[in-house]
Amino acid sequence: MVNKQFANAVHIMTSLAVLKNNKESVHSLLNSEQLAKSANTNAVVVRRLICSLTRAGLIQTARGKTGGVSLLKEPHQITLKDIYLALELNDTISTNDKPAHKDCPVSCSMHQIMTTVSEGAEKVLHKYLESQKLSDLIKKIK
Amino acid sequence: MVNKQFANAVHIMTSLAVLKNNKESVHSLLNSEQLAKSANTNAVVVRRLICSLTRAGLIQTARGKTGGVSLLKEPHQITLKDIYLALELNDTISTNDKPAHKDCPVSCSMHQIMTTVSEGAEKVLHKYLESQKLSDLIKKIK
DNA sequence: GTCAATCGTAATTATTTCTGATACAATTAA
DNA sequence: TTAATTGTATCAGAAATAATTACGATTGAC
Repeated sequence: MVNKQFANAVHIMTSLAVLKNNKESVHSLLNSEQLAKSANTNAVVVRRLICSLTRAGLIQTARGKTGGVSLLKEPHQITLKDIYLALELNDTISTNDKPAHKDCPVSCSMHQIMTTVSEGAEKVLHKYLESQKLSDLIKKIK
Repeated sequence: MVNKQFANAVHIMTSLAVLKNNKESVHSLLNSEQLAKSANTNAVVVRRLICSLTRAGLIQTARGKTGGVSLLKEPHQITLKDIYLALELNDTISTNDKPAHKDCPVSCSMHQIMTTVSEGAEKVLHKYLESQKLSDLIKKIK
Protein backbone atom coordinates (compact mmCIF):
# COMPACT_ATOMS: atom_id res chain seq x y z
CA MET A 1 0.00 0.00 0.00
CA VAL A 2 1.53 3.25 -1.06
CA ASN A 3 -0.75 5.59 0.80
CA LYS A 4 -0.49 6.68 4.39
CA GLN A 5 -4.20 7.10 4.97
CA PHE A 6 -4.53 4.04 7.16
CA ALA A 7 -1.49 4.93 9.27
CA ASN A 8 -2.82 8.45 9.80
CA ALA A 9 -6.32 7.21 10.59
CA VAL A 10 -4.95 4.81 13.20
CA HIS A 11 -2.90 7.67 14.61
CA ILE A 12 -6.00 9.83 14.94
CA MET A 13 -8.05 7.07 16.53
CA THR A 14 -5.23 6.23 18.94
CA SER A 15 -4.95 9.85 20.03
CA LEU A 16 -8.69 10.00 20.66
CA ALA A 17 -8.59 6.72 22.56
CA VAL A 18 -5.81 7.95 24.82
CA LEU A 19 -7.74 11.12 25.52
CA LYS A 20 -10.91 9.21 26.30
CA ASN A 21 -9.08 6.92 28.71
CA ASN A 22 -7.39 9.78 30.48
CA LYS A 23 -9.78 10.61 33.30
CA GLU A 24 -7.76 13.64 34.35
CA SER A 25 -8.14 15.41 31.03
CA VAL A 26 -10.31 18.50 31.19
CA HIS A 27 -11.09 18.63 27.50
CA SER A 28 -12.69 15.66 25.85
CA LEU A 29 -12.16 16.90 22.31
CA LEU A 30 -9.22 17.24 19.95
CA ASN A 31 -9.38 19.48 16.92
CA SER A 32 -7.96 18.82 13.48
CA GLU A 33 -5.02 21.16 14.06
CA GLN A 34 -3.88 19.29 17.16
CA LEU A 35 -4.30 15.94 15.45
CA ALA A 36 -2.39 17.16 12.41
CA LYS A 37 0.48 18.30 14.62
CA SER A 38 0.66 14.93 16.31
CA ALA A 39 0.60 13.01 13.04
CA ASN A 40 2.92 15.52 11.37
CA THR A 41 0.60 16.17 8.49
CA ASN A 42 -1.89 18.74 7.27
CA ALA A 43 -5.12 19.68 9.04
CA VAL A 44 -7.12 19.14 5.86
CA VAL A 45 -5.72 15.65 5.47
CA VAL A 46 -6.90 14.98 9.01
CA ARG A 47 -10.34 16.42 8.38
CA ARG A 48 -10.81 14.25 5.30
CA LEU A 49 -10.04 11.17 7.38
CA ILE A 50 -12.32 12.44 10.12
CA CYS A 51 -15.17 12.59 7.61
CA SER A 52 -14.67 8.93 6.73
CA LEU A 53 -14.45 7.91 10.38
CA THR A 54 -17.58 9.89 11.19
CA ARG A 55 -19.53 8.31 8.34
CA ALA A 56 -18.51 4.91 9.69
CA GLY A 57 -19.93 5.79 13.10
CA LEU A 58 -16.62 5.56 14.95
CA ILE A 59 -16.34 9.17 16.07
CA GLN A 60 -18.41 12.29 16.36
CA THR A 61 -17.51 15.87 15.57
CA ALA A 62 -18.62 19.16 17.04
CA ARG A 63 -18.55 22.20 14.81
CA GLY A 64 -18.09 25.81 15.73
CA LYS A 65 -15.87 27.35 18.37
CA THR A 66 -14.60 24.80 20.91
CA GLY A 67 -15.45 22.15 18.33
CA GLY A 68 -13.46 18.99 17.77
CA VAL A 69 -13.56 15.23 17.60
CA SER A 70 -14.22 12.43 20.09
CA LEU A 71 -14.71 8.67 20.05
CA LEU A 72 -18.24 7.29 19.91
CA LYS A 73 -17.29 3.89 21.33
CA GLU A 74 -14.96 2.55 23.95
CA PRO A 75 -11.45 1.65 22.72
CA HIS A 76 -12.06 -2.05 23.36
CA GLN A 77 -15.08 -1.91 21.04
CA ILE A 78 -13.07 -0.62 18.09
CA THR A 79 -10.75 -2.74 15.95
CA LEU A 80 -8.36 -1.84 13.17
CA LYS A 81 -10.78 -3.52 10.78
CA ASP A 82 -13.36 -0.86 11.64
CA ILE A 83 -10.85 1.85 10.78
CA TYR A 84 -9.68 0.07 7.63
CA LEU A 85 -13.22 -0.38 6.31
CA ALA A 86 -14.12 3.20 7.14
CA LEU A 87 -11.55 4.45 4.63
CA GLU A 88 -12.99 2.38 1.77
CA LEU A 89 -9.55 1.78 0.28
CA ASN A 90 -8.91 -0.32 -2.79
CA ASP A 91 -8.18 -4.00 -2.28
CA THR A 92 -4.56 -4.68 -1.39
CA ILE A 93 -4.20 -7.08 -4.30
CA SER A 94 -5.54 -5.61 -7.50
CA THR A 95 -6.68 -7.30 -10.66
CA ASN A 96 -5.68 -6.32 -14.15
CA ASP A 97 -8.78 -4.75 -15.63
CA LYS A 98 -7.57 -4.50 -19.21
CA PRO A 99 -9.59 -6.37 -21.84
CA ALA A 100 -8.56 -9.99 -22.43
CA HIS A 101 -7.37 -11.50 -25.67
CA LYS A 102 -10.22 -13.71 -26.77
CA ASP A 103 -7.93 -16.23 -28.44
CA CYS A 104 -5.86 -16.73 -25.28
CA PRO A 105 -7.35 -19.01 -22.59
CA VAL A 106 -5.03 -17.68 -19.88
CA SER A 107 -5.91 -14.10 -20.73
CA CYS A 108 -9.62 -14.90 -20.62
CA SER A 109 -9.46 -16.61 -17.23
CA MET A 110 -7.02 -14.30 -15.52
CA HIS A 111 -9.43 -11.68 -14.27
CA GLN A 112 -11.60 -14.24 -12.52
CA ILE A 113 -8.58 -15.98 -11.05
CA MET A 114 -7.11 -12.77 -9.66
CA THR A 115 -10.47 -11.65 -8.33
CA THR A 116 -10.66 -14.84 -6.29
CA VAL A 117 -7.11 -14.36 -5.03
CA SER A 118 -7.81 -10.73 -4.15
CA GLU A 119 -10.95 -11.61 -2.23
CA GLY A 120 -9.15 -14.33 -0.33
CA ALA A 121 -6.35 -11.98 0.63
CA GLU A 122 -8.82 -9.30 1.71
CA LYS A 123 -10.58 -11.85 3.87
CA VAL A 124 -7.49 -12.89 5.83
CA LEU A 125 -6.39 -9.27 6.15
CA HIS A 126 -9.76 -8.29 7.61
CA LYS A 127 -9.60 -11.20 10.02
CA TYR A 128 -6.20 -10.09 11.24
CA LEU A 129 -7.18 -6.44 11.60
CA GLU A 130 -10.29 -7.49 13.49
CA SER A 131 -8.06 -9.09 16.11
CA GLN A 132 -6.33 -5.80 16.84
CA LYS A 133 -8.32 -3.67 19.27
CA LEU A 134 -7.67 -0.01 19.82
CA SER A 135 -7.50 -0.74 23.55
CA ASP A 136 -4.52 -3.03 22.89
CA LEU A 137 -2.73 -0.39 20.86
CA ILE A 138 -2.91 2.32 23.51
CA LYS A 139 -1.24 0.02 26.02
CA LYS A 140 1.91 0.44 23.98
CA ILE A 141 1.96 4.22 24.37
CA LYS A 142 4.87 5.68 26.33
CA MET B 1 -2.05 -2.07 -3.71
CA VAL B 2 -2.29 0.30 -6.60
CA ASN B 3 0.11 -1.40 -8.93
CA LYS B 4 -0.55 -4.24 -11.30
CA GLN B 5 2.85 -5.87 -10.99
CA PHE B 6 1.60 -8.81 -8.99
CA ALA B 7 -1.34 -9.45 -11.31
CA ASN B 8 0.95 -9.34 -14.33
CA ALA B 9 3.55 -11.56 -12.69
CA VAL B 10 0.89 -14.15 -11.85
CA HIS B 11 -0.32 -13.91 -15.43
CA ILE B 12 3.18 -14.60 -16.75
CA MET B 13 3.74 -17.50 -14.39
CA THR B 14 0.35 -18.97 -15.21
CA SER B 15 1.08 -18.81 -18.93
CA LEU B 16 4.40 -20.57 -18.40
CA ALA B 17 2.76 -23.19 -16.21
CA VAL B 18 0.12 -23.95 -18.82
CA LEU B 19 2.81 -24.29 -21.46
CA LYS B 20 4.89 -26.59 -19.28
CA ASN B 21 1.90 -28.83 -18.58
CA ASN B 22 0.93 -29.04 -22.23
CA LYS B 23 2.76 -32.12 -23.45
CA GLU B 24 1.75 -31.52 -27.06
CA SER B 25 3.44 -28.16 -27.30
CA VAL B 26 6.46 -28.10 -29.59
CA HIS B 27 8.03 -25.02 -28.10
CA SER B 28 8.85 -24.89 -24.41
CA LEU B 29 9.58 -21.18 -24.36
CA LEU B 30 7.54 -18.01 -24.48
CA ASN B 31 9.12 -14.68 -25.28
CA SER B 32 8.37 -11.31 -23.75
CA GLU B 33 6.37 -10.20 -26.78
CA GLN B 34 3.99 -13.15 -26.54
CA LEU B 35 3.59 -12.73 -22.82
CA ALA B 36 2.96 -9.01 -23.23
CA LYS B 37 0.22 -9.74 -25.77
CA SER B 38 -1.48 -12.17 -23.42
CA ALA B 39 -1.33 -9.80 -20.46
CA ASN B 40 -2.24 -6.82 -22.64
CA THR B 41 0.76 -4.82 -21.56
CA ASN B 42 4.19 -3.75 -22.78
CA ALA B 43 7.05 -6.13 -23.51
CA VAL B 44 9.42 -4.09 -21.35
CA VAL B 45 7.03 -4.32 -18.43
CA VAL B 46 7.09 -8.08 -18.90
CA ARG B 47 10.87 -8.19 -19.11
CA ARG B 48 11.18 -6.19 -15.90
CA LEU B 49 9.00 -8.73 -14.12
CA ILE B 50 10.92 -11.56 -15.75
CA CYS B 51 14.13 -10.19 -14.25
CA SER B 52 12.64 -10.31 -10.76
CA LEU B 53 11.26 -13.80 -11.28
CA THR B 54 14.62 -14.99 -12.60
CA ARG B 55 16.51 -13.54 -9.64
CA ALA B 56 14.11 -15.41 -7.37
CA GLY B 57 14.94 -18.68 -9.10
CA LEU B 58 11.42 -19.33 -10.37
CA ILE B 59 12.13 -19.18 -14.09
CA GLN B 60 15.03 -19.23 -16.50
CA THR B 61 15.61 -17.17 -19.61
CA ALA B 62 17.42 -17.94 -22.83
CA ARG B 63 18.93 -15.00 -24.69
CA GLY B 64 19.57 -14.64 -28.39
CA LYS B 65 17.51 -15.85 -31.31
CA THR B 66 14.87 -18.44 -30.30
CA GLY B 67 15.27 -17.17 -26.74
CA GLY B 68 12.48 -16.95 -24.21
CA VAL B 69 11.33 -17.91 -20.76
CA SER B 70 10.42 -21.17 -19.04
CA LEU B 71 9.57 -22.39 -15.55
CA LEU B 72 12.36 -23.80 -13.40
CA LYS B 73 10.03 -25.77 -11.15
CA GLU B 74 6.85 -27.75 -11.50
CA PRO B 75 3.60 -25.77 -11.07
CA HIS B 76 2.78 -27.60 -7.85
CA GLN B 77 6.10 -26.48 -6.38
CA ILE B 78 5.37 -22.79 -6.90
CA THR B 79 3.01 -20.72 -4.75
CA LEU B 80 1.75 -17.17 -5.07
CA LYS B 81 3.94 -16.31 -2.10
CA ASP B 82 7.01 -17.16 -4.18
CA ILE B 83 5.82 -14.77 -6.88
CA TYR B 84 4.88 -12.09 -4.38
CA LEU B 85 8.24 -12.19 -2.64
CA ALA B 86 10.09 -12.19 -5.95
CA LEU B 87 8.74 -8.73 -6.74
CA GLU B 88 10.01 -7.23 -3.48
CA LEU B 89 7.01 -4.93 -3.21
CA ASN B 90 6.41 -2.56 -0.36
CA ASP B 91 4.41 -3.86 2.58
CA THR B 92 0.67 -3.66 2.02
CA ILE B 93 0.24 -1.61 5.18
CA SER B 94 2.70 1.23 5.36
CA THR B 95 3.93 3.18 8.32
CA ASN B 96 4.18 6.93 8.51
CA ASP B 97 7.88 7.66 8.33
CA LYS B 98 7.71 11.33 9.18
CA PRO B 99 9.57 12.47 12.30
CA ALA B 100 7.58 12.28 15.54
CA HIS B 101 6.77 15.14 17.87
CA LYS B 102 8.91 14.51 20.92
CA ASP B 103 6.40 16.04 23.31
CA CYS B 104 3.58 13.77 22.10
CA PRO B 105 3.54 10.22 23.46
CA VAL B 106 1.21 8.97 20.73
CA SER B 107 3.41 10.47 18.03
CA CYS B 108 6.51 8.88 19.56
CA SER B 109 4.98 5.41 19.77
CA MET B 110 3.09 5.38 16.51
CA HIS B 111 5.85 4.22 14.23
CA GLN B 112 6.59 1.18 16.36
CA ILE B 113 2.89 0.37 16.69
CA MET B 114 2.27 0.56 12.95
CA THR B 115 5.40 -1.45 12.21
CA THR B 116 4.04 -4.25 14.36
CA VAL B 117 0.65 -4.05 12.65
CA SER B 118 2.28 -4.02 9.22
CA GLU B 119 4.41 -7.06 10.01
CA GLY B 120 1.41 -8.94 11.34
CA ALA B 121 -0.59 -8.18 8.22
CA GLU B 122 2.29 -9.22 5.99
CA LYS B 123 2.56 -12.48 7.88
CA VAL B 124 -1.08 -13.50 7.36
CA LEU B 125 -0.94 -12.38 3.74
CA HIS B 126 2.12 -14.54 3.12
CA LYS B 127 0.45 -17.48 4.78
CA TYR B 128 -2.57 -17.12 2.52
CA LEU B 129 -0.53 -16.70 -0.65
CA GLU B 130 1.52 -19.73 0.30
CA SER B 131 -1.66 -21.82 0.22
CA GLN B 132 -2.27 -20.94 -3.41
CA LYS B 133 -0.29 -23.18 -5.76
CA LEU B 134 0.25 -22.40 -9.40
CA SER B 135 -1.00 -25.90 -10.19
CA ASP B 136 -4.35 -24.99 -8.61
CA LEU B 137 -4.63 -21.81 -10.62
CA ILE B 138 -4.16 -23.45 -13.99
CA LYS B 139 -7.02 -25.82 -13.28
CA LYS B 140 -9.29 -22.81 -13.63
CA ILE B 141 -8.16 -22.05 -17.17
CA LYS B 142 -10.75 -22.43 -19.92
C1' DG C 1 -25.77 40.38 18.27
C1' DT C 2 -20.92 40.07 17.14
C1' DC C 3 -16.77 37.70 16.91
C1' DA C 4 -13.61 34.04 16.64
C1' DA C 5 -12.66 29.27 16.06
C1' DT C 6 -13.96 25.11 14.06
C1' DC C 7 -15.61 21.62 10.66
C1' DG C 8 -16.75 20.39 5.83
C1' DT C 9 -15.44 20.76 1.31
C1' DA C 10 -13.80 22.46 -3.13
C1' DA C 11 -10.00 23.55 -5.98
C1' DT C 12 -5.31 23.68 -7.11
C1' DT C 13 -0.53 22.41 -7.07
C1' DA C 14 3.21 19.35 -5.92
C1' DT C 15 4.99 14.88 -5.19
C1' DT C 16 5.41 10.18 -5.84
C1' DT C 17 4.75 5.89 -8.12
C1' DC C 18 3.79 3.14 -11.89
C1' DT C 19 3.29 2.32 -16.81
C1' DG C 20 4.40 2.77 -21.68
C1' DA C 21 7.54 3.46 -25.15
C1' DT C 22 11.91 3.96 -27.62
C1' DA C 23 16.51 2.73 -27.96
C1' DC C 24 20.51 -0.06 -27.84
C1' DA C 25 24.28 -3.23 -26.26
C1' DA C 26 25.02 -8.16 -25.42
C1' DT C 27 23.84 -12.60 -26.70
C1' DT C 28 23.00 -16.58 -29.56
C1' DA C 29 20.73 -19.80 -32.94
C1' DA C 30 20.29 -20.29 -37.80
C1' DT D 1 26.83 -12.78 -40.90
C1' DT D 2 22.25 -12.02 -39.77
C1' DA D 3 18.14 -11.77 -37.22
C1' DA D 4 15.75 -12.13 -32.98
C1' DT D 5 15.90 -12.04 -28.17
C1' DT D 6 17.01 -10.57 -23.30
C1' DG D 7 18.62 -6.98 -20.12
C1' DT D 8 18.78 -2.12 -19.19
C1' DA D 9 18.73 2.72 -19.49
C1' DT D 10 16.08 6.67 -20.32
C1' DC D 11 12.33 9.53 -20.82
C1' DA D 12 7.55 10.90 -21.19
C1' DG D 13 2.90 10.16 -19.67
C1' DA D 14 -0.65 8.74 -16.50
C1' DA D 15 -2.57 7.98 -12.14
C1' DA D 16 -2.82 8.25 -7.32
C1' DT D 17 -1.76 10.63 -3.18
C1' DA D 18 -0.56 14.46 -0.33
C1' DA D 19 -0.18 19.32 0.76
C1' DT D 20 -1.91 23.77 0.53
C1' DT D 21 -5.10 27.61 0.14
C1' DA D 22 -9.53 29.19 0.44
C1' DC D 23 -14.11 29.84 2.04
C1' DG D 24 -18.95 28.91 3.55
C1' DA D 25 -21.57 26.99 7.50
C1' DT D 26 -21.75 26.36 12.23
C1' DT D 27 -21.59 27.47 17.06
C1' DG D 28 -19.75 28.71 21.71
C1' DA D 29 -17.98 32.81 24.13
C1' DC D 30 -18.31 37.47 25.03
